[in-house]
Order: sequence, then structure tokens, then C-alpha cells
Amino acid sequence: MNNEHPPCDCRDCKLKPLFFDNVENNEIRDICNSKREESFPRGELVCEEGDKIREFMYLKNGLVKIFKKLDNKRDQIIKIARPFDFVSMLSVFSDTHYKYSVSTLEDSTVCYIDLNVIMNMVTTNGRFALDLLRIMSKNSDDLINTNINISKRNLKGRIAYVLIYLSDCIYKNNIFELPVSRKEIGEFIDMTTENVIRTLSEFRKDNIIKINGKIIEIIDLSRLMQICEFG
Amino acid sequence: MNNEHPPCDCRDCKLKPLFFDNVENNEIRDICNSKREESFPRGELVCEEGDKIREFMYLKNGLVKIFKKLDNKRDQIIKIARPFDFVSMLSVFSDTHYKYSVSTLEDSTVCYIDLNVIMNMVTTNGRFALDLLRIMSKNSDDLINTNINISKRNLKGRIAYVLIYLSDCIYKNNIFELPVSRKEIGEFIDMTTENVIRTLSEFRKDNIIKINGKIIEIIDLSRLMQICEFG
DNA sequence: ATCATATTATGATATTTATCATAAGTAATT
DNA sequence: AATTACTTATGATAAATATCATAATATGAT
Repeated sequence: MNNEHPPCDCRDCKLKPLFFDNVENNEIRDICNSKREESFPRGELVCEEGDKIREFMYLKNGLVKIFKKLDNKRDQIIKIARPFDFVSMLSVFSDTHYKYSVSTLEDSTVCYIDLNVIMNMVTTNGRFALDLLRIMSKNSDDLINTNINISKRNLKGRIAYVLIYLSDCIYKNNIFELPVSRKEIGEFIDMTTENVIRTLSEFRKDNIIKINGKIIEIIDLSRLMQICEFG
Repeated sequence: MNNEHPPCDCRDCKLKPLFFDNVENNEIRDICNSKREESFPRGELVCEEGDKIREFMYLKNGLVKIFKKLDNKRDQIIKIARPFDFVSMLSVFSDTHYKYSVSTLEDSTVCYIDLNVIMNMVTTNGRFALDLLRIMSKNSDDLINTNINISKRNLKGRIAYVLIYLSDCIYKNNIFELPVSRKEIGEFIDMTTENVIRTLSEFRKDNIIKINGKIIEIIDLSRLMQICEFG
């Protein structure tokens, strides 16, 4: 047995169903042998737009934001993603360099797989190729939907939308700690920082949420859903 | 020779480089035998959100809009696409029903290919699979970029952006006929119809463009580019 | 040809949202 | 402990954008 690699547990990886459901054991071995894991504390840059794409990467645990620089003062956050939601496929198959930056919003672990291994598997394992196509297709749809959901809403509706998104999709709890600053919320849903703060304050005054720094508690969900729906 | 099918010319299709560069002659024959072409006059619905996806389709010539219903009064236009820009891959690999509607903005021809033939080719021809992944990846990137380009601009900047887009990318001419109504422009770049009309009128008054119904002539491109850049 | 309907157009006004100013609280650094 | 920079907070004001009203023109249907 080869001891140069860490004990291989890819076969038990909880992300396996994401793309490796249709991957044979010998292929899994290839992946294990070439994979590399890296842990990042909260607030760290995982990759930067312009960087050369060297590996296929996916989020094993944690939370990240995917964003693009607009100017010195402001980024555009494209997506806030958890494991299963994020794989670096956006540019991998169409470009040699990243078009977006990724940084961690919580302590996170990223798994890197040799690009050639992935490419090779696409060409040799048809079901894996179809899985990748399915995931990319899903990603695209999600992007489109998120964009529509944001741009069709007014400011109150947008804040309601993110709060429900964080509560429902990310933390599955009506009380949670914001993983981002007010400024970043604005960069995600196209608002100024002041208006993010103001709108949150209004919700607090109207007893829809409680605010304690970054801790948010949703205390009137039905009202919040109503605002999300009708602005 | 089998005369049940029309003379097969897929090998000469100008769209071949889009995905069939890496497809062998016998596979091209399969495609030819199962393909079907349909012509639509301007303003026709090609598919509607909710429809069952029966075939893989791509635009052979013409111009289409891809959109989603927001409510009775208003759609969201996601993309205005020409051949090479449009293939119905958005939902094909992740869903059984269309998530978006497509309708023609100009007389158009759509080519339909049996989904099973495509799926089968993905699993048997690795380079074709990689080509599809590359195209989907490119599509995603384009979507993200367009969205950012629209949302970061003010109304004048948005109108300047579409005019330049139509002139540069679609018609390659500084004089062209708008393929869409003012309302549709608004549905694409998130403005009210009135403001689209008003802004176009302003540009006319400032001698940046000439307007004659749907005919637009850009007479001061550098000024328009400046507005596009700085709003 | 006529009627109904949608599109283009413009002005007045209301609403929404951004900007500017100021300040207090937090976090990081020296 | 002091300094600096960043975040949160709030109010006042300006600017951007939407809404409402009205009309002329164009388009499609009968």
C-alpha cells in the first residue's frame, strides 16, 4: 500500500452524490490520489479573478461568496454558496483563468481535484459527463432565478428576500448570525449600505426581526414573507 | 438510399463548429436522420415555460428572446439571442420541462434534434461532452456579465448599453431596426416603458441618435459610449 | 373602412432610492 | 492606551425613477 497519500475517504465523501454517483471505484481511486484539501478561516480569499485555473475545486464545508470587482469601492456578489451549491465550474470549461473571486464567509474546506482527471473522466465516463451537465444547467437556472428575484423587488422586498433566504436555505433556523456585513448584503442585492441598514432598522422597529449586531432573529415570519411577496 | 428524409446537409451546417466539430461522420448521419427544422415568422412563440422538453433545439437563423413571466402585465427578458448564442440547454439537462419561454424577434429557423441522440452522444463521444460543457459554461458567464452590466448602470447608461449591444453585437451596423418594442427593452434592462421612451427621446434631442419609429441610427457613437461608461 | 387595442410620446407629480453629513460603536494596529 | 480604519446607525436632502394622465399614432381584427 502506498503511504504517500493520506487515507483515502473519497468513497465516503458526503459530496459524492453530487457528481460521483456514477463514478466507478477505480476512478474514485484516481480522484483520491490526485485530490488536495485546504482549510480556510473565515474571511480568506480562495481564488481571485484573473488567477490561472489550475484545479477543479468544490466546497467541502463552510460558506463562500462568489464575486466580481466593480471598482475600488464596491464588488458585485454573484452568489452566496454552501457545499452542494458551489463548484468552480463557472469558468473551468470555457476559460483558463477565473472570471470571479471566491472568499470564505465562514471557516471552510475546499477540495481540489486535478483538472486533467476531471476532463479525462468526462471523456471516458458518459454518465459523469451527464451529471456535470445537469449540475451546470441547475447552476445556470439558479443564477437566473436569483437575479430575477432580486431585481423585481423593491428595497424592503429585497431585504426580506435575503433574510428568508439565509434563514430557510442556509441556516435552517429563524435565528442566525449574518455571515456578511451590511455592505456585502448591499453588494448582493444591489442596494446602498445605508439603505440596507435603514431597512433592517425599520424591520426591527416594526417588530418583524430582532437585531443584535450580526445576530438576526425573525420574529414575524408571515409579515416578512408578505413583504417579500408584495414589497 | 433512404428517401424518407430530406437531403442531409448537417455536415455543411454553418453551426457545425458550435458543437459538432468533434463529431464523427457516422454520428452526423444519426443527427441528420433524427433532426427536424421548423421556420417561425417574427413574433411567434417557439416554446413556453412549462412545456415538456421533447427535443434539443438550437437557432439556425433569426433572432429570439428568452423570457419568463413575471405577472399578467410584464415579462422578464433574460436574453436576446442569435444563432451561436442560443441553444436550449438551460433546462435540458436538469429538468423535464422548460423554465423559460422563447419567441422569435425576427423570422427564424429552429433545428430540433432528438434528445436521446444528444444524450447518447454525450456518453459515447467525450470531446462532444466537453464541447457542450464549454458552451454551457460560456452561456453562464455571459448571463452573469449581462446582468452585472445592466444592474450597475443608471437608466441612460442602460439604454446606451442596449443600443451599442444591438449595433455592435447583433446588427453590426450603426443603423438598424429595433427588433423589440420599447416595452420589451424595459423588460430586458429593468426600466419602465415610459422611461425607455423618454431616454430615447433625450438621446434624439441631444443628437446622439436618430429615431424613425423602430429605425435607430447612432450618429454620435463616442458620446453614446461615454454615457454607457459613466451613465 | 371601422373599431378596438397596443405602441409611442410627453408632462406633471409622487415615490423610491441614493447621496451627504455626522456620530457612535467595533475591530485591528501600533 | 492611543490611533486608525471600518462598520453600524440616523437624519436631511438631492437625485433618480416610477406612476399617473392624456394624446397621437400605429397595428391588427372584423
